[in-house]
Parts: sequence; structure tokens; C-alpha cells
Amino acid sequence: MDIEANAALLKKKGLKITTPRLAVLEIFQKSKERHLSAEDVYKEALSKDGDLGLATVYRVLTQLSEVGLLAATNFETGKTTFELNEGGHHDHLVCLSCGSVIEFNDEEIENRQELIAKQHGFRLINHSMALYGVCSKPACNDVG
Amino acid sequence: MDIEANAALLKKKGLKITTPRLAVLEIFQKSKERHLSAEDVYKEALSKDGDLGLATVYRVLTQLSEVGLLAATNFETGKTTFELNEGGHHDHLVCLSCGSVIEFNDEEIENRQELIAKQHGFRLINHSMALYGVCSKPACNDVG
DNA sequence: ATGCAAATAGGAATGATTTGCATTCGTTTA
DNA sequence: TAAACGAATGCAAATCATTCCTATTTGCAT
Repeated sequence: MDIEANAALLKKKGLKITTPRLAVLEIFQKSKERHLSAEDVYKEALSKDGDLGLATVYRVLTQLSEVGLLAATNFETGKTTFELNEGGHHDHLVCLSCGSVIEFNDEEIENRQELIAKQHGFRLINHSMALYGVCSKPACNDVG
Repeated sequence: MDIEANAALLKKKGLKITTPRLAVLEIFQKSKERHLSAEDVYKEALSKDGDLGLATVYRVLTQLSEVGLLAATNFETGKTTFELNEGGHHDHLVCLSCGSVIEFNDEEIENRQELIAKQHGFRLINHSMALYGVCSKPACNDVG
């Protein structure tokens, strides 16, 4: 919504305020879909602003992830997806049939993960967890 | 070690006994590294038997995974790695500094995962979980 | 031993991501 | 507010992992 706010965000993170970076942030903020691939962002950008290179999209996504404004996830699709990194960490529950993604966060699992790391003498930095299954939609449960 | 045993394994799984499949199984069994990428297997095969196509390696790895002789894993490296699937399922604890991988299995986490899936109306098929951190080796904890 | 479906080699094709480089832009400083 | 310099961009070519295509070979049931 507010270019000012996004500009401030970038500045706070030590990044220059550029058109592509503002455009990418805005795309995520306005998108109906929460998880976007580089290609998704690229297409969306083209349909709006008109002028943005795919390589730049990749570079911007990487940078915004590095400074924590976006979070990158690798599902089993062969392409990396990104999402806004507002608020806390969460994991994903993915429907293998329709591709829908549900986010969840489970205290107990997080605690066990810490414990397991500690038991092995590891200092835990982050983790990735995705559960794959079939959701309850009828279309996802047709046998034929 | 025993080509006979591997041949029997393949037969039991309903796969024809072919040179590439035996070669790939043997490579995993003899390898010092537990996790191998397609490229790893290909190079190893070339250095030994001499004759094996990369495309065949990919096919064989996929097939052996499908029948449960191998297990595929995606760390954050952009390439799929495979390991022998003896014994049960497990997850991975990865040192971001030295790359060492520890395997673990936690009942409680598995149970929570089932529960979470159920709560969202999902039928759970599989999952991937990897914890990333820094192990206790002094070299991995140097600040400089 | 023979035939046929399944498997293989190898190269070309694909899809995602990265890189090189000339040009342009953002910000700092005068 | 303009010059100046490094950082950021766009485009095309390059790279990397993986899959597809097709002619040839192989495993194995008969």
C-alpha cells in the first residue's frame, strides 16, 4: 500500500531504494497467493509495471530473503518459493493433489527440535519442515 | 559385497536384474559417504565400471527410491541426494559449517505431525524435515 | 535358443537459476 | 543541486540439475 513504508523498510535493512525492490515488495503485499516463485513475481511485475528483468527478480528475491523481509521455501516442485516474512516462523502442510498450502506452527515440535539439536551438541540455526499429503477436498480424493 | 544378494533384492521388488541397477546398489553399499547425488553416483560408476549413462543413473535412482531400496532427500543445495533405505525412516541434522549429517528419529515429532495433518483434514503421505545448525567440532565454532 | 517388452546410452531438450557486461540509477558529498 | 562513484539493472548467454527422445541392446519367459 505505502511506498513510503516499504522504502523505509529497505533503508532500515541497509538496501538502496530501487524501483525493482519496491515493486517486488508490493507484489507480495498485494498478492492473493502467499507463496510466489520467481517466475510468478516476474509475470506479475510485467503485467503491471511493464519493465523488470527476470534476473533482477532473482537477485531481489535473494537479497530480500537475506535481510529477512522474505522467507524462502523449497517444496518438492523443483522451484523455490518466497513469502513475506512478517511475524513468526511457521512450517507447511502441502496437498500433493491440488497444491494448496496450509501454514502451521507447533510449539511442541519446535521444542523437540531444540532438544534434539542440543542432544547432538548442535547450535540450531533454522530448520525446514514440510508435511505432504492429500487435503479433504473431494476433488483431491477421487479414486478414478 | 554380494551381487547375489542385490540381485535377489531387485527381483523381490519386481525389478529386472540389470548391470546399472546392480552397480548403483553396490556403489551405495561401498561408499564412505552415505548421501550421494546422481552426479556422485555417476562419477563413481565411471571410475569403476566405466560404462554407464547419466540418464540411466537418474532413472535407476528414481526406480530404486520408488521400490523403497533408496530414500531421496532434498537439502538446500538444489540437488537431490539419495541414501540406502535400510531400517526405518529418519530425519536429518545438518552442520552448516562442515556439512556433516546426523540422522535421527523422534517418535514424538512423528506423532505431532500425524495429529497436525489430521486436524487439517489431510491424509499424511510423507514429510521432510531437516534441522540446520553448527555442530560441536571446534573447527565449526571458530569465530574468526 | 528366440522374441518381445523393458532397459540402456547418449545426446539433445527443458526448466530453473546465475553470470558477464555495458548501461543506468541512487546516494553521498561538495 | 550537480558531479562522481559504486551499486543495481537488463539482457543475453551460460550453467546446473534433470528429463526426454530414439535407436540399440538386454533380461528373461517361453
